[in-house]
Amino acid sequence: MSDTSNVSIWMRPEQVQRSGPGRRPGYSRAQITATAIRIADADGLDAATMRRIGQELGTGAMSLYRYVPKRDDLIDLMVDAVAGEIELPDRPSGDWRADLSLVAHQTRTVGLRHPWQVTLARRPTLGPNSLRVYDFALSALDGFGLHIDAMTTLNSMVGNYVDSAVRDEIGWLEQARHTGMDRSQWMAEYVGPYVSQVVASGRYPMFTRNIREGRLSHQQPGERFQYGLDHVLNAIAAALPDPPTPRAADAGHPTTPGAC
Amino acid sequence: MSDTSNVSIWMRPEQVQRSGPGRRPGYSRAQITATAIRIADADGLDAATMRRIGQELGTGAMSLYRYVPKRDDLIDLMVDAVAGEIELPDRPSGDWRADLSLVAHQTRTVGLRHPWQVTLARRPTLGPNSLRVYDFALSALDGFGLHIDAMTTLNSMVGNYVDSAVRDEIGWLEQARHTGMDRSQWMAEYVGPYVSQVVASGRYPMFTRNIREGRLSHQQPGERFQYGLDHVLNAIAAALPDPPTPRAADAGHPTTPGAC
DNA sequence: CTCCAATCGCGTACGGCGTACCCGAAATCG
DNA sequence: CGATTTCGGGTACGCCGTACGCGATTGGAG
Repeated sequence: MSDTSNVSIWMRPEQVQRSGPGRRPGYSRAQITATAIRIADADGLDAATMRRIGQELGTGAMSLYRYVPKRDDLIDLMVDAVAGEIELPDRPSGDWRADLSLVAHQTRTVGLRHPWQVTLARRPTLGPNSLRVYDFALSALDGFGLHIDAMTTLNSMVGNYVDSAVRDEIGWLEQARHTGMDRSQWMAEYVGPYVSQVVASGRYPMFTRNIREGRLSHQQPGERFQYGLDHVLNAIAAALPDPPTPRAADAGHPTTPGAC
Repeated sequence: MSDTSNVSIWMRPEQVQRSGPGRRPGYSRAQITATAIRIADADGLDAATMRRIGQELGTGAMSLYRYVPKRDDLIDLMVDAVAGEIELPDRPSGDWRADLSLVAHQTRTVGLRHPWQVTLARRPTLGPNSLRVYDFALSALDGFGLHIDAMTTLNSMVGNYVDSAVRDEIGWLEQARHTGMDRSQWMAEYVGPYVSQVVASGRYPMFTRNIREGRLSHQQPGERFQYGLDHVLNAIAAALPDPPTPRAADAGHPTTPGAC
């Protein structure tokens, strides 16, 4: 009866190792999750319907509900499974900049491998893999005497940047897959006339400068990502107290960063 | 024939002021958009179905398709309409910190008024209202001699923060509406047992510190927002050259962002 | 071995969605 | 007054998530 409660999937672990009467389960959460991820990678999250997942497993849609309460819960499982692909050492190296950079690049790599992931309006995932990544990143900022709240805030700046950058990058990739245009083609042919009109209106001078002078959009995705990441890491550097800088992060001098 | 093309809604403006034969339109994009927003505010974006919107307008679902090509396009219109509620002066004041802070707080206010908005995996909106906000924010960072790419990057740090913070805040509000628990209750009763288990496992020391020592989650939402915003603005301050130089020719774009 | 109770596999069915198609109604112009 | 163009919207199709319930399978108790 408490079976239909609105409790997070992490509080209802799969009961493996049953004993007692009853037929043995023929599938598993891990198997279902993996199949769903494979489908979503290939054809998008919307294609990973219960019917389709069941079909690829050689069963029906409803069988899956023996393992997963709702489709949304399955998606939570998918997100955490993907977080499990992020490869990190057991503990941070001591070089916070290298460590956060590693997390950022790993997250980007994995994100690009599973494009559906960024389409989610995600509640914070409390699954084991997500927690591992979170803990690694936060540990990298430990030892500077910052309050835990400040560390969390700084760390989330990196996370927000990566999310946003990867979402952007995937947007272009999907645009390209749909229309066969790459970024510059798209700019020129697809929104080109509209953008020209906006520029010509003279009402949006900064937008116009971005179109005319911006070089960022003409660079390779990897360079673009690195450019923004450097800004964020520099910003964090400015907020850290000077003393135990493990590495010469080129310095803007900290003006009034949190003394928090 | 080009009517079914995959062109952005902004390139297919409503043809108001028709002349010639044929029945006169009985509705308008603005009317449909406003109705959809009202429904989404009250019952969530999923409730704003074509049938429901039609119903509230006293018509059928299919009539809407005379005004809007697809539901997704309608959502684009909704997003830009909401951006129109952001109240800004015509031009920045000259105090970049105050200006960006204003944009951030306005965006938060409007975001909280339309909670469905943050659930969107949004492609950049090119509608007139969104462009206006974008231009205002970017203008606030003008005049420091920064390259437009650097200004864009810094500005998006604020945008990313606001998005993330508002999404978080709304997450809690909806949780509260669904379960009747506020944030601390939810922590205690809903995920409490699970969190305790995670903490007790000893595998996630930073997560544990956050639970034990973190004060941020016990503060009011407004203070929490301000705390994070201050960090972001401090970070930007660190990236700006010290004296606000008057609007002058750009010295060109340094490759090392920290030197900006 | 027999039988019972628990568990799994999954077919059927329901209500809801976006929207393609199509035709009657209305409005203007020659 | 037709002819022509546009709007209104009913009907229908193919999807979706998932509630329900029943037969098949299984381990343990007698």
